[in-house]
Amino acid sequence: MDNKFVLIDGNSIMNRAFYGVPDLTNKDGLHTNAIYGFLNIMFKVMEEEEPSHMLVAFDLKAPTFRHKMYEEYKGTRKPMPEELREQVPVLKKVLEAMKVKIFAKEGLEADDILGTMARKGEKDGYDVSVVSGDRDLLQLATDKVKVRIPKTKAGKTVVEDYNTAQVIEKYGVTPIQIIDLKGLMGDSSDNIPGVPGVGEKTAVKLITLYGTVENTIAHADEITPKRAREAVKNYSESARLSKTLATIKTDCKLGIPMEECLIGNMYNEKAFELLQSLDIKSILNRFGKETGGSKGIEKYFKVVQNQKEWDNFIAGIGEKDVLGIRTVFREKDEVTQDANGQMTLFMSESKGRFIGVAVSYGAENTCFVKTGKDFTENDVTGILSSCLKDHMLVANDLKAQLAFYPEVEPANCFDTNVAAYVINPVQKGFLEEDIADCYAGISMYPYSQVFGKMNIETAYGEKEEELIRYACYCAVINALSYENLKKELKKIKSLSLFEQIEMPLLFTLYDMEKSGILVERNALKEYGKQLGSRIVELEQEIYDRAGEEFNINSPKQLGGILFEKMRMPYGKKTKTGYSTSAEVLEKLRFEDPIIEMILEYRQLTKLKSTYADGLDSYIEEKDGRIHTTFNQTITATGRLSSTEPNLQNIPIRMELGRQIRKVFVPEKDYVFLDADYSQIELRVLAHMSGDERLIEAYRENADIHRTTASLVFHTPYEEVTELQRRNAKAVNFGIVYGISGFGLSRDLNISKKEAEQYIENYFDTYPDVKKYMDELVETGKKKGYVCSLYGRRRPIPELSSKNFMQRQFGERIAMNSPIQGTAADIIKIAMIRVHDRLKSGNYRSRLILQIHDELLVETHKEEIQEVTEILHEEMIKACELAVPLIAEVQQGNSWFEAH
DNA sequence: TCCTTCACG
DNA sequence: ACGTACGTGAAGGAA
Repeated sequence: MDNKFVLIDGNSIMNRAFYGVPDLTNKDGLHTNAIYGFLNIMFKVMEEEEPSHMLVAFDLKAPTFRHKMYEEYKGTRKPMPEELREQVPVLKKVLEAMKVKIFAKEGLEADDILGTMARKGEKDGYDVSVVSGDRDLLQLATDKVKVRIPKTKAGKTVVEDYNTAQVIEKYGVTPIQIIDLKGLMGDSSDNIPGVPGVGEKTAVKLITLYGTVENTIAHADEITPKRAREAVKNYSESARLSKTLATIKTDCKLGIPMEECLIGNMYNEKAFELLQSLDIKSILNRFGKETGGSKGIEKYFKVVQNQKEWDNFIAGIGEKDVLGIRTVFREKDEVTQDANGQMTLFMSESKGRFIGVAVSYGAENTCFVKTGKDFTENDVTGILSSCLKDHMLVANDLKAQLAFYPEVEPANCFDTNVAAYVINPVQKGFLEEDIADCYAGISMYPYSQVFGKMNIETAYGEKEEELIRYACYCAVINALSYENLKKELKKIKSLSLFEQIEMPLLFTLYDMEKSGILVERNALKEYGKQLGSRIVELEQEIYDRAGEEFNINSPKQLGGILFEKMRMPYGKKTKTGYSTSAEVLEKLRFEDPIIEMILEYRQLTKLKSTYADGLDSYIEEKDGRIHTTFNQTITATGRLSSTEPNLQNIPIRMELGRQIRKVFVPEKDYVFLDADYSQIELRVLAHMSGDERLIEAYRENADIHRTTASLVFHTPYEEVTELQRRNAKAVNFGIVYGISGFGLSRDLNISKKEAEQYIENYFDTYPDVKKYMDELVETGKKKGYVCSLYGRRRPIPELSSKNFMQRQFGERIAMNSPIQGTAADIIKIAMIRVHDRLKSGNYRSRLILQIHDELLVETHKEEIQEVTEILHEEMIKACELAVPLIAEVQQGNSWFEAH
């Protein structure tokens, strides 16, 4: 590629980086996350494009980063956050040092610079790439000009590329017509008025029909429907003006010869020093120099295979050092066949699964301890145990490795996976390779890049050396990130949440997973068989009714049958076709008996595939039990999640589904005790908002939905009807979710107006709840995050989005997260205490499941009384709120009976 | 791999 | 004018 020109929208990419990268600072307290994120994106693009020329455009004054909507809302000018502002000149300096051309000019927007240079480059025969987070730039796309929009998807950066074809595919109009589109529909974030009453749908239709704004106006008389016709006629001037406003200039006089954009020697001394002062080590690695944490560390990795080598290795450990580790073990129990054809299983937790462990106490002191005939698994884990008294064990996803280190306890270990999650629960993935850059200042290749989808065992077999190197990197990263993570936890006041709740919980969860839950396999099989035979019957009836055989599970085929062949009125459409969701089908109930059959078919196939067959495949041969995995670092709010299988969504609402709970049973001589919190989230709301009326209602142990109904509908408590109570219940739920009139109206099947009236009444009734919600949104906007009672943070970048919908989403999150998060904190505390009391009291009973507000304990018959007491007490005393916490304990010989 | 649907709190 | 309740995971089909 000789002539490749990359143009970067400096402000936009920096803004994106600022909100996408966790807070970083150098040792002088200067924030560096936007710089770091910008450079990462720039390098990524450079690697992909290998450009010969590059230019970064900035807005010159840029006092705001398009917080225009926000300004209107606040009625004031909101400057860009100081943490971001201070990074702009620094980034410019860095780019200058790297000899990257940067350009800004009084009176010009970055857009116009990019537009002009893109056209110039194109004319001069370059392949041009324009990198921006702003979709306005899409109008520049041609076959030669590619617009690249980096998106943060689940914590990783993905770049969407647009040439002419991709724009047409996504927006239905050519890139040039994007301007016409905006002329009609406007753009609130850029203060472009457009034509009132014309939204995206209408605009696309009109532009597809007439090509341009001008031609649309010329043919205004032909436009249908009438509403749109009148709008275009009345606002034709606004449309013309809006088009002008939306047009990016491509003919500015900039006086930049292409030679000035040539990429020079980026990796020079000056840039190196500058970056060093910013403490961005992983970027420094690109300079190919020793920086204490660069590629050079590989030469320190060694393999240790006997006691003497280990003694040598560990001799240099300092008093304050921590021990970063990464255990390598086989994922699954291995089944082998001996000479007689007898199948044997490696039964235990650990025996036979352990391969080795990488250990590090600093980049220069890292080894892989390998088991062999001179060094057994017990030897290896023994040497680590002996270090535990003096040194913290730092691992990533310790729960998965805990089986090998029985002497580890919350006080002498640190999980970097959990720590990084507590710091920013919105990100996805906290493995060593995900936190290496941010917290250890090291770059490493992700597992998938070296081993693809290989499992550990295959990787060890086929690429032993690479796997050992990978493990060593992980160990180093764990060792090095410990201080940084801890510092950050302290800084954001989440250290006690981490130390007092999350770390101890890890051990509780480990034991719960290890216990598992017993399943009556035969009963499950029988349940599946019965579903199966009914499904076959239904299938036939549906085919008969439809007049042909088709795949009922395919929404596409089903939609074809119902809405085309059978001509039923379709309600909603999805992106890909007709919606066939239960919600839509419900409304068609009376159109044809086939609907009823399909709904039943759906229900049964779901039960059979996900639950009957699905669960069966997770029953372990060795104990007849299912061992789920509780994920501690998945949800944005602090809740747990359960996978492989998910035991937190076992059916209960429908009777047929509920039956499946009969197959979950306690073992012989045990019963189930199941305890659940009563309305924990509403109680948390009462406490956090401090609303007197709500608190009073709970203190009096009133029926809260009835109370709400009475107040909202101005009806005496005793006279509240069933319907009123039901509606009030929906409002109560809605409040917790961050209410919207539309959502409530849909849930209750009432008009939006009525729903809004309910909400207004609710807030009149509980004024402090309203105040609390407003405060949450406000502090969320100001700080960029909200917190639970125990200091669990949730960043909400959506709150500063210029997209209205996104921002509203952010507001709902701001209202919901502290409540859901606090409830999660509370039950986690209860779990730890219940678990610890059962363990220290040497009970045979054990905690086995958590379902958000419910705990299930497999309880020995002789311990029922005591365990009931423990469960109840620890749950209601887990947290002292302004209102009582209530938990109900039930007993049964299956999960069906106990809940 | 993404989307739709549906199970739970 | 827009398209919305909050938080998850699994299965099956479409691409």
